[in-house]
Amino acid sequence: MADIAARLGVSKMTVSRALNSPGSRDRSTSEALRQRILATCREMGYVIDKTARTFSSKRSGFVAAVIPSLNNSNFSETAHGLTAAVEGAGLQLLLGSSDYQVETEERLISELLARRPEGLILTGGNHTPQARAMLRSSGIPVVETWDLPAQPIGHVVGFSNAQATAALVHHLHGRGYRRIAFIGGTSNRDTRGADRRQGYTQAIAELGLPEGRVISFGQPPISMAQGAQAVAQLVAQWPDVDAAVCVSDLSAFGALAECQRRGWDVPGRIAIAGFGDFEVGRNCHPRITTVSVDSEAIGRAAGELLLRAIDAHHAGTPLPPETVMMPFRIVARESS
Amino acid sequence: MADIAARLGVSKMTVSRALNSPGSRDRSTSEALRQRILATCREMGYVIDKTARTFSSKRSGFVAAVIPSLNNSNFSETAHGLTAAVEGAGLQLLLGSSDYQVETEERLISELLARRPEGLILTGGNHTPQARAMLRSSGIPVVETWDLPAQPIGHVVGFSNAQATAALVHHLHGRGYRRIAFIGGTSNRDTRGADRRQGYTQAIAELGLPEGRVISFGQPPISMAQGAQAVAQLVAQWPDVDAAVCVSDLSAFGALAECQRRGWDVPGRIAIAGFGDFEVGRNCHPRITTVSVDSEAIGRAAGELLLRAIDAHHAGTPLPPETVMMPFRIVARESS
DNA sequence: AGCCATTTGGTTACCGGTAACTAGTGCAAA
DNA sequence: TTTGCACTAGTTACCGGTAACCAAATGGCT
Repeated sequence: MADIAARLGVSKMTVSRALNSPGSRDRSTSEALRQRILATCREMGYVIDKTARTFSSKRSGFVAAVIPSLNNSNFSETAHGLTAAVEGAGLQLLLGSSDYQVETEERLISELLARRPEGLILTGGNHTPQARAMLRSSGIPVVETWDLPAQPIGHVVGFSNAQATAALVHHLHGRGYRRIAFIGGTSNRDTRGADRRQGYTQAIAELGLPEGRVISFGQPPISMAQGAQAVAQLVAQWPDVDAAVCVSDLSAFGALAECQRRGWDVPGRIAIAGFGDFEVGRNCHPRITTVSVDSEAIGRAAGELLLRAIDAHHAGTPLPPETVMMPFRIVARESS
Repeated sequence: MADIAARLGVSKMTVSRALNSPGSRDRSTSEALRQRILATCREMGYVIDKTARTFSSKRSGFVAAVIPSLNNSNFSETAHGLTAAVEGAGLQLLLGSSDYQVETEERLISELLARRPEGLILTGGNHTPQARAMLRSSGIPVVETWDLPAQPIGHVVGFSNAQATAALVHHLHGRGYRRIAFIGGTSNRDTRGADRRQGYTQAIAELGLPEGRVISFGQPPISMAQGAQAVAQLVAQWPDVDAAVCVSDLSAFGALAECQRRGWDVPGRIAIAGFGDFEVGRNCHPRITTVSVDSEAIGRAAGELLLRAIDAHHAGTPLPPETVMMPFRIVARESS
């Protein structure tokens, strides 16, 4: 920058102003000079060093996000929505994936905080005490997504996974299914999956249907292949089962394909439902009944809320914690 | 950091040394003092400011990567492999997605370079001249992946999409299929998709099979739904078609589901093959014949190559451009 | 004890920008 | 003519670390 300034016989400060206008709180240079400066920058191949800017201005231009997995269309769509929301404000998204493990999340949060992001987006409400402590002491705005945490850290953009699954079970009941099972993973590592199982259990109890029909198979998040294997367990334990609610569309699709391999009619022999409205469930045959959530909208809403919180934070008037409820809807399709 | 130093009655420099060892080029402090310093940091909730470290040490601790889409398991697996490879060296992955557009990629590259990454990973060999210029003048090591660019910028970790698709066509020919069509997108926006089409065309010509059977439908990358719609066009134009090679497993799966909806036997009425070995193709019924590439291994290999290049770069002995060929293999399954 | 090598901790300057303040200039109103 | 305001550009200090150099202490050896 000093080179550019010297070349034009102006000060570094003037170049800095030209590069930052419009949009800086400081004044700008005259338009004519600004154009000359920009031209010289292009000519000399100069790209501003955001590290130095961050360092000096105390604003990193970063927003950090932690999602459980990159390779999951729900979360990658959320990341996409987040990117769209924050890039309008000139912020960049720094993304990390936790592999569904709170310990990995903690490590990730600590690394992300070292970059001094202006705000942080998390998935779910399950975090280590140490992670909570770091977030608190960092003082930056936090948004939790995809869930309604019992003890939110700050803001929330989500919905109740339990409620949504319960609604799905009620829907199946309305369609006449009575011996409804649940297929999910073996542990509570995926807390949203655990919430869904709990929503299932509760709905079954409310409806007075036969209880205990829960297949736990594989480390969450369970894959298509695990959904397929779970079918074998399911019919071995409860041969009279007439519907299976799966923890996600992926496992639901695996289960569906396994039924087809066995020559069973879906939904004739058994109905199948999933969660998340993945592309595969919309396009397979038969199409899968599911709970639809607008993943990208969650990202956009979380991004917009975070931007407001960051603005308020910088203005010295912290935004009181907000909870944005995202709608979900039961999408009845051919598999049930 | 000054606070920590003052609290213990030592200098900032000593704290800096304690935090950086082991692994810094500078010496460390005595182990006892180091433990006291680390304890005090934890106690006071201090997290080092990597921005300042970057600024001072001229090493950002970042590696940047541009992938076409987050929501594609091939690329997200590559990103996962990349993360695994670079985090061992204490580097963080800064990820951007270009939505399959070179203009977006150019913008992204410029933003990423402003963070002064130590190296950069790109997908494919198709970039704007301006992007190439920025990369050249940045001077950092670059690795292109998922392709064998005609004019590589630096290092390459990839394979020939054309060759792989040609091999798939030969495989189908060997299985007795003779009227083989190709289903892909309408433009060359997805250059790997275009290469695959070209590989198909070439193989068809080599084998003396009926030419011109190419369905172009939808903006690349084409989805499951577009693969399904393409089937209608396909049979309308060439009712005698006996096999369809699709640009990816996603469109192949869409096509498969559409055939099932029409009550056609796959592969009896028509065989279907895809590309990429996606989870859906491994688990649907019938399973889809495809070209398998180890996406995560591409990421790991690219990450490791980049690390070597970065080391060499810092040592002042730039690594001569390397090309790592990744293997692909034809996976014959039930759909053909 | 005296010497040197080695280890340990401190000092100073600086990385590349920007905030905050200062200074000069031109023009309109008094 | 003078005053005052609006605008533009410059000056200085500093953000939070680390590199490079320096000084003191330690300890093993003759």
